[in-house]
Amino acid sequence: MPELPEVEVTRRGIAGPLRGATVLALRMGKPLRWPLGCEPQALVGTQVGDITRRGKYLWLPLWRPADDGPNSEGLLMHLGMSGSLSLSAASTNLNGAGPHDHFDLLTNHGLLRLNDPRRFGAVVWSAAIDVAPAATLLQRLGPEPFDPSLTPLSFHAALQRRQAPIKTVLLSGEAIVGAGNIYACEALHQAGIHPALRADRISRPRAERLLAALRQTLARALDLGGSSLRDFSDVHGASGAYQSFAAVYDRAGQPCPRCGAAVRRVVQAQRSTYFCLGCQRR
DNA sequence: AGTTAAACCTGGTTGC
DNA sequence: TGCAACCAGGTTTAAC
Repeated sequence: MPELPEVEVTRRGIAGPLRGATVLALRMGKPLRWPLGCEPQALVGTQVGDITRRGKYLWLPLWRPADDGPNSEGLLMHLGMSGSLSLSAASTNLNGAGPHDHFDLLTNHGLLRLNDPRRFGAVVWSAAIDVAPAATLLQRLGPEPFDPSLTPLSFHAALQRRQAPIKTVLLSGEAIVGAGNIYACEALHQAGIHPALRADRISRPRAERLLAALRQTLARALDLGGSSLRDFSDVHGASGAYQSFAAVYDRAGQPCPRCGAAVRRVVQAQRSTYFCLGCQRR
């Protein structure tokens, strides 16, 4: 469900309220993608630090009162395809969990709850962010879209290393993280690039145009609070608004807002790709 | 080595 | 109306 903008919207919603909160209890529901990796009870009494994001992962540091090192243990979280986090006023117990609430973190600042019908999401304990299992998962990620060290030159160089279709390469997160199926389609449309074009056949100027389109698309989605196609909502239950601005995503058969041609749907690497033949060139 | 399928799940929508 | 088939915002793992 969530791509980078939705995850960042989520992070911004919980980071402030949970900073400095003390963990009072944990509850796990049905199994998620991986086991938690520790005894839930062992985290009671820890204190939540600054929640950060890397790609579509969230890192929730948990400090122990006696521990004042530069690094702490914590929970690496992923919302998968259908996950969302909500934060509600602190209750005294963990009652009221629904059938798809699979992780509850009760703190003295509120209850953080992961609802994830499909359970592709994950909550994994790690002794630190730079050791396994957190580091193992994070190390595969490409550069952050808004990292200044990601330049048109380095982006183009990364694309040159791949001969798969550009849409597939964007989803792989190797050249840049954060764009999922919606924003990859939208950015390619904005950049005027055909999704089936081999990544290594993209010229320098077009790579630069694509990087700019990705950044614009992601930034705009962030401003609008993300996309709410079916069930995404921020931590307060509010929906994002981006989806109503999508030019091609989920709009098969409808006219392209730029040229009027009918938007097409094809399948690439088992995922739907939406694009406009009129304005996206090979 | 690099690209593509299979797998993990549930639920909503579409079509016969 | 009932039921099967297909679709969905992701990414690891296994297989060509």
